[in-house]
Amino acid sequence: MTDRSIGHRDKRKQILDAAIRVFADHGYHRARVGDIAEDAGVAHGLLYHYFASKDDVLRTIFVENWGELIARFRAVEAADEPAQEKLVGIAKILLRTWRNNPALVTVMVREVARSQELQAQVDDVGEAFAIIQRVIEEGQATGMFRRDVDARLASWLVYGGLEEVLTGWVLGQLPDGEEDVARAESTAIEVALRGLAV
Amino acid sequence: MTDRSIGHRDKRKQILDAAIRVFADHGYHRARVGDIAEDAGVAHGLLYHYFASKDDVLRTIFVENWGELIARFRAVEAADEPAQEKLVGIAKILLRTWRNNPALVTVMVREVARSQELQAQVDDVGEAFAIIQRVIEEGQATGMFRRDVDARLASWLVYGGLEEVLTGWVLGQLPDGEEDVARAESTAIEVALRGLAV
Amino acid sequence: MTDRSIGHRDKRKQILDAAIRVFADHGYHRARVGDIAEDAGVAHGLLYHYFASKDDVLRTIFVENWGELIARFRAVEAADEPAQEKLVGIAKILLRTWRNNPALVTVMVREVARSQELQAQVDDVGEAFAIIQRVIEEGQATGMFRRDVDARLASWLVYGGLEEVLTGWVLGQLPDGEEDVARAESTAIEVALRGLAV
Amino acid sequence: MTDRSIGHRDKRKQILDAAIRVFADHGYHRARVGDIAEDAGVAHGLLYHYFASKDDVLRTIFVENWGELIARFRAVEAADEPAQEKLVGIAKILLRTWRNNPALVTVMVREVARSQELQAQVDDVGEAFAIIQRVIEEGQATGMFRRDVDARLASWLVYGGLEEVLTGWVLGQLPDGEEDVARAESTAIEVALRGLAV
DNA sequence: GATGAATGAGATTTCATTCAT
DNA sequence: AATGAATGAAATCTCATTCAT
Repeated sequence: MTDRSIGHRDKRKQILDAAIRVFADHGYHRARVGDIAEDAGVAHGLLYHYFASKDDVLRTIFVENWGELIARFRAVEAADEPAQEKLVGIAKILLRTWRNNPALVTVMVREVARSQELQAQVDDVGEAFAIIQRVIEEGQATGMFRRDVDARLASWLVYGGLEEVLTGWVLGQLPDGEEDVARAESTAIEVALRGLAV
Repeated sequence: MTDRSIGHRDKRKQILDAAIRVFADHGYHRARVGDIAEDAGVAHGLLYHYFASKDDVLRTIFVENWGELIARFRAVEAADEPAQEKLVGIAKILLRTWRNNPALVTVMVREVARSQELQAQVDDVGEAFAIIQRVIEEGQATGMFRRDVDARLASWLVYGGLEEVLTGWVLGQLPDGEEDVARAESTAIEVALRGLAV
Repeated sequence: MTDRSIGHRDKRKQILDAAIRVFADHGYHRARVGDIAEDAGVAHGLLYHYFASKDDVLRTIFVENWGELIARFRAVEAADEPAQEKLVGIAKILLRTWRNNPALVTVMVREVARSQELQAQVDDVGEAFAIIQRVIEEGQATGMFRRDVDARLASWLVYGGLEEVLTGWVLGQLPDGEEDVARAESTAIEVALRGLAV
Repeated sequence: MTDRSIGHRDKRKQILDAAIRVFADHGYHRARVGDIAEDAGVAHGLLYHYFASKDDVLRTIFVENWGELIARFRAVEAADEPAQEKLVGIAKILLRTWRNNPALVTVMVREVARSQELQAQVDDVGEAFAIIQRVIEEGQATGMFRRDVDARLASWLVYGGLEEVLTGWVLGQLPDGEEDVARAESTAIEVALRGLAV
């Protein structure tokens, strides 16, 4: 029984993981349901047992993983730290996810973050920006960040800078060794903080 | 008369412009060749007179417009101005393209940035980053920008911040009125310059 | 029940048989994939489940049936009979195929004989001539056939004469009733044997 | 004026010759009107100035050249010679045309001789067989050929043997050097004559 | 749960033919 | 006569989804 119920989860997880890899490699539209099934080592019909459609697979990837990211963002936001530190924390979360699961980041960055439909469907997308924005506003309120900068816009600038670094790694255009990632992290954080600093 | 003044080459241009509109509206994959032809007011077969495939249309849009962007970047780089001013110039070129041709920016941001193959095919892509990088290095050499920042990485951060603002406009998530764009411009520039400043 | 007894492999066979009929009726190029599917009573997409392309269907028809023909030729060649009898056997196999499956012969004669590529792809084609050639050489060795005739060339003459009779039937230019076929058989054999006889 | 009218003929001839080459290389259906025009060095639109359609080009090739062949067959038939010699003459005409224009023979053999539609359209096709048949009947009447052979069927056998040799040359499967052709000629003739001889 | 044969809407692409110049 | 841009019918092929087993 337990065996069987674990089996369920297993196959579902296998499909999801395979989808992340395949979407990352070929892009959502070029990826075929058959490719995902093959990568997962299951018959393609099984995909429809766990998911309503190919689209639903992407949506699931997004919801399950973005939700986790947001949860960690929220934890940082709620922490009792100065705004600067919070921004550092958020940048670290974003960049380090890459090391854990590059394919996942690729999919999130390439397919989800730029898709109008998905963004419209899921409220969580804007939440990431909202958290960054609130942290910046907090910094402005406590006098650590300049007030003549629109916090909303700044959140997009900051997020964009970080995402582009991820993209550079995704595309293999920026070095992504252990040290490189660490250096990128501190550089990005410093530039951002100084840019916003009073 | 009108027909004659339109001339031959122009059908090609019509198709390309239509493709930009249609790709921007529906996305590359959902856009049908027939939609492009209809929007351009020609038979769909004509598209294959000028282009090898639907994919070739996207590639052409990319190459021709990115080439133009790079040319303008180069002009800024070559100008006799301090590095700071050059960075401002580049940011202005990038952001103002939105008001000039939102559909084009939408396609470039949404479709092209997503396609590894496309980027790999064209050397010009890297050139944009290279120019920004050189400008930053120039600023570091003249003592205007901090030297403890990796110029290559910084170029990605700067470009990413700017592109994300464009993305915000594309997705309708950031206000893009005349004033908003002007404000975004100065905010982005200030944040970037302060971030890099000594 | 009936469905079950038909089984899986049979759809492939149905498609192949339908293709033979449709190719025979309209010719390969005028035949549409949809026609084949309709004749086979399946959706056209299923054709691509079993075959890579329309062309692959023709190739398969060719390979599978030519292979069978060759097998029967080989059996005759291996038999313990005088060369004359073997040549008679081969002629009978070739000509009687018409009554067994006129559509197949039509396709083989009309489409396959026309396609250089197809013939080049399959070694078996040359094998038919090679067998006839060996039988003639055997006859020459045993003194039954004249030796001043090039066996290779003679094999082409013999095969050509027989194929042309088939073509006459295919084109409806030669009578192909039961008796006609029998008469053609003996005439062809006699002419060929006398032509080669010492 | 003469220049111009020669020009007319020239272009028409160029197109026809190009068509023969292209049809021979790729087969009628795979050959594109554009290929013919390119090979002829003219714009493809011009083809429609001289011919009603692609099909008409093939028909013209057939009519103009088959007519010539038939004329020569008739001359041989009308000559004051024994039937044997006439058959020899016909075989020579058929086989030697190859040396003069292999591409033409390829088209005639591959596209025309096996096409029901063309054969139906042009009465001349059957005429070749009819002449051979009459010559054989003549030989039977004069006692040179065996009478227990159906003359009609025999004409197909003879024609088929010769055509297959041509096919062998077309496909590059039989040697077609000067000497080879001469030898093939005598072999074919001998085999055929002996086959029919009393 | 699992499989993969079967479906069929839908999209791209080809290319013979037309026709304004 | 000559050109080649323009047309659009028609055909192949793809692939997400269904469903009997």
